[in-house]
Amino acid sequence: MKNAEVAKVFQDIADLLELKGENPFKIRAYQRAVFSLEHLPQEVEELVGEGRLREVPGVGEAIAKKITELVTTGRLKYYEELKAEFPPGISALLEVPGIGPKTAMRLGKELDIKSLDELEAAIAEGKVASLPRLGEKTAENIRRHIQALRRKDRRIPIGEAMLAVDEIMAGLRGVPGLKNLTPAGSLRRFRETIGDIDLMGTADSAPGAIKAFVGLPQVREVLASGTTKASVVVAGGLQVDFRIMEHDSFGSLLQYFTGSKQHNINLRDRAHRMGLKLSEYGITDLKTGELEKFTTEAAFYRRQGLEFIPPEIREGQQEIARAEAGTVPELVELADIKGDLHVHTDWSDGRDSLEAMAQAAKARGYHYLGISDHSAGRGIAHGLDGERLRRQIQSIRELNQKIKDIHIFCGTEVDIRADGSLDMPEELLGELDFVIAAVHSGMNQSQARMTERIIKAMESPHVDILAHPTCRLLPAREPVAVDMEAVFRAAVGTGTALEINAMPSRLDLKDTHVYRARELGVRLIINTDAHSSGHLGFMRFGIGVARRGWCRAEDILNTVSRAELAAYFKH
DNA sequence: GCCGTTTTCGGCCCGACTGTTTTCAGTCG
Repeated sequence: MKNAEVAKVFQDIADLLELKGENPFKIRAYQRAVFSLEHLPQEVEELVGEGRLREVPGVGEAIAKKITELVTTGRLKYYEELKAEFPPGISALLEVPGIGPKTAMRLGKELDIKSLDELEAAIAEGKVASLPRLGEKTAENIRRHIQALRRKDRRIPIGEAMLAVDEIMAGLRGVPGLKNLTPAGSLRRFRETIGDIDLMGTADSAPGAIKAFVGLPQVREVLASGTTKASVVVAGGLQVDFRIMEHDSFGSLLQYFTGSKQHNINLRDRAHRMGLKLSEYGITDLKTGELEKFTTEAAFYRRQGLEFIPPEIREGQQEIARAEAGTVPELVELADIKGDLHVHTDWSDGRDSLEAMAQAAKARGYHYLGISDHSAGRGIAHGLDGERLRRQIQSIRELNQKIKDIHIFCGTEVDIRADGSLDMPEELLGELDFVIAAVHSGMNQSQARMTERIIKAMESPHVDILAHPTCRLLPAREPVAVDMEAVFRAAVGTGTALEINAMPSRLDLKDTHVYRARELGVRLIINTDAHSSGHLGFMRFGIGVARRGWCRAEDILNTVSRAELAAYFKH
């Protein structure tokens, strides 16, 4: 049973306990366990087998027993019995923003509502508005949220969110007295998808800044607007929360709204034991009641005896313990990257010429660039056969003579066929500086076949890099079925570098894979898969993924010098 | 239900906004 399936069951239990009006701390205990399961860098089945469940944070005696029962028998008696207590479908109501456990239970009990369709009908008949303590406005809000829920997925890829936030920030640039405008939340932590955008700032006059924000031309609907914060929906249905504070509290404000929720809970719990209370306003001494303010996050952490913790690893795992010990790793940065090794040109399906790509890479300060156009099997991408590839190699040699301060490596992105063989003859592969292998077809194979196929390709002496290992596309295509643990172990054996594909619609490997691969000693490389010179800028998304996987510069292959890279390709 | 620099029992993060109230419950992040 997969971690995600196990997590889903315990999330359901937490929801049902909430509907039941159980002790909120018990509910939180289940939610903590769900969070841990979702972020486990290993299969929960393995932990059960090794009897190591109790090492997982938030898993104690009772939950460990339930996980074991679920994983070994495929069922959980406690869960079945709990479900039987409620009308079916009622937990679906909790998905609607604005409906919490209390409201959901009342809708179920008093109006016999079991689905979103029934709820919509009840609103239309005026039944919801007539319930005590609800009313017209509440009913209308619920109706709107149901419609929004139907319209689109709740989360959007980080690439899109980044564009939207850039636009909004540009619109607020002229507001007088507004400073420190920064996106926080999951965007700042570089999660691969974003639910809503959190924007922070400080201002001489908070109400003035709020007024400017809700008046932006992008704003389609104002959900809430108070004296220090506002929530709006912009074009595309994306929700943006805006929070303003006085200048001298920016450190605590940014820290609080960057999250994650679990990181903040852990941090506040720890502070509480030190006799301190944390909030977006600063740190209050519980004895004296005195509030201390912080203009920077670093100072805010320092006051608690902690090293600065980069946003990307604030996920409630080991980061606070590491900050306490002063051993937070120095994470890889964009400036560490010396080149991009997965790049297409107009020789195959890219938009720009060889020289244009080389110039763009040089302008980014790269020391080297790897050209990797498709192999002939990618007919649709105008892949290169032997003759055209040899001509391209010649062109790259000539370009290297001409262009200064950057070196171009000749490579290819060769297809891995369904049987694991490569779509290019051995001797041709041998003429190249490096070889990237990738799956582009036959993606519905069984996990066993796909795993065997990929590992066979990695075992080829010519293959240096495995590109986008799971082939997923955000938000459309699910990853292929493949045993990643086996791929990681094979990669360590063959010395193949696994790609962190930085294209926002891929981000493949993803953060949790990167975390595990790094632990096992896999060599990783961040590439953009650029199909035009502008795409080279996707590198920052790949850096985000690598940082979320706790990677330092030395874990990433394309931070090394040109000479070291050439040596790596030869070995 | 979990967990330990106050603890094996008794705590468990903190504040803002809305709607329907008339002092607050519910929800959200």
